[in-house]
Amino acid sequence: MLPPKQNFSEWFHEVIQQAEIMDIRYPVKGLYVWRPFGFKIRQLVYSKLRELLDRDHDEVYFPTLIPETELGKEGEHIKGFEDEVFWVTHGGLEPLDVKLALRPTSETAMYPIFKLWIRSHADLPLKVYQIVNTFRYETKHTRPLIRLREITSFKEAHTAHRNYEEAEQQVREAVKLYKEFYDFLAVPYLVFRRPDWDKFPGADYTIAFDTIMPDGRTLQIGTVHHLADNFAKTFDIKYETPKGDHAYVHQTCYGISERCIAALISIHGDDLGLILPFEVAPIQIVIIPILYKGKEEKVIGLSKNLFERLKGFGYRVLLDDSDERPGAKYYKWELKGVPMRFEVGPKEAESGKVVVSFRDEKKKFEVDFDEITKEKIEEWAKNLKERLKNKAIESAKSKIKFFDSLEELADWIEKRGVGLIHLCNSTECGEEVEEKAKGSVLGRLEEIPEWLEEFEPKGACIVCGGEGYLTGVARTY
RNA sequence: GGGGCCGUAGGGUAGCCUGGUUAUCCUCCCGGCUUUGGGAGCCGGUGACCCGAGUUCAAAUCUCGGCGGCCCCA
Repeated sequence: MLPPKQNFSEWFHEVIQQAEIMDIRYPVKGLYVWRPFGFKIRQLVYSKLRELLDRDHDEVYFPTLIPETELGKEGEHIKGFEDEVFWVTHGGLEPLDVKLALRPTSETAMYPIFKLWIRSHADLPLKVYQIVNTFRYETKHTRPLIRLREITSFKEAHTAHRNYEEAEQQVREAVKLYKEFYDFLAVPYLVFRRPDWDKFPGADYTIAFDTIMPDGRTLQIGTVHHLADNFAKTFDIKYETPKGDHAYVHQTCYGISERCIAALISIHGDDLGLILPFEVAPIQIVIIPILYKGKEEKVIGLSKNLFERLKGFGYRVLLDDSDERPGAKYYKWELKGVPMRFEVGPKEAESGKVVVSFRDEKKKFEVDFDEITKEKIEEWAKNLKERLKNKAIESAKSKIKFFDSLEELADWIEKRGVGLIHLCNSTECGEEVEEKAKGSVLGRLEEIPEWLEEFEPKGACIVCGGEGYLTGVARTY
């Protein structure tokens, strides 16, 4: 039994363990173990991410350890990370001359090598990505998949371009890519331009994807940074132009971590456990035979036929002929989010029908064995995802509201979710909002999603009355 | 950054204050019987005092340190 999803924090903590996604008992704070079932979800989700990036990026691998001398080169960058870097200080018993950092992110590992790779304009654009672990010495409350000391699944892409505009074009491409990814997972998001005080250390600006968790707090599930030529100047990454002179490259980087899986679980799950979209479910279909004494043979026979048929279509299917009673099996596979369940009992064995049930709906219905075709299943899977998407959007909508009073805003973000306000660009006004509303300024809303009602993109700043832009405020993870 | 609480089988717990028998109960797990259309029942079984030091005739229990976890405030 899970706690109700209304107690979201408890629910999340329990569902991750009971659905066998992670083992949280590893004896180091902020590090957790991926269990086989959870790791399969991870593989399926990340193979989609790979598929999207492989369209025009190359996958690479850079080392985990970064010398202190490189990590410290970019002033803003190191200031942003220095209090949360893990250091390797010894080789065996010998202290190292130059300490080695466990990468908190890989800019300073990659860019000295980019300098060697990039010689001419013909080498540009350079677009690479890697999926690696990164380390941050988090001092706040750690949480599986959400706040980690070892991020195990950081997909980071890094690109280099000829000028600011071409890099900016890449930022737009990356945003498009991430939209496609989260649409695939049926996870709704808002896209913000982070305020200057909250951008990536060393970036020109940062675009971030936030989703709204069931308790109303937002979770940052993706970021896209325009680095301009800041790092290029630090690491001396120049190229020869067609005219023969030399210019610094302009760069971008963008990342997604296993927080995407935290979002997937949290947005779709219910009181009974996970609900997974068909494409990323480790088990897509479970067959439950209902065995009565003396009638087992026919039931097992039909179940096996069905199993082979579905296997033949290429699906991940499980025939659960274990010794438990049917009810116990229903609960077990519902907990694990299996999107489709087929039941075969003595009645079906006689009639040649199969009972079908979808994870997100309570009802059951019968279909003829012969009606279960690949096309039918694809259609069911598509409809299931559509329902998940609509439900998630309805929930997101109910958690977003516009305010022109700071008191009402504070009340809303404490109890419900994201408040939208008009806010100017000044740091003072932003700080006042954060203090009075007891939340974080997420930044200017880049665009209003098509599922959300229209809001005025511009208006008087809620604090100073100056020119303000539509801005999100929320409590964050 | 400041403060508080906690650590007993795989999970959840009683016992600790007031040191002393074979460490309680539920669940999970294993074996058997029986049962199977929404978490069945009966019988039997395996499995634990976080680590280290100290006090003591004797430590799950008291003291100190370490490691780990939870909560509140900034």
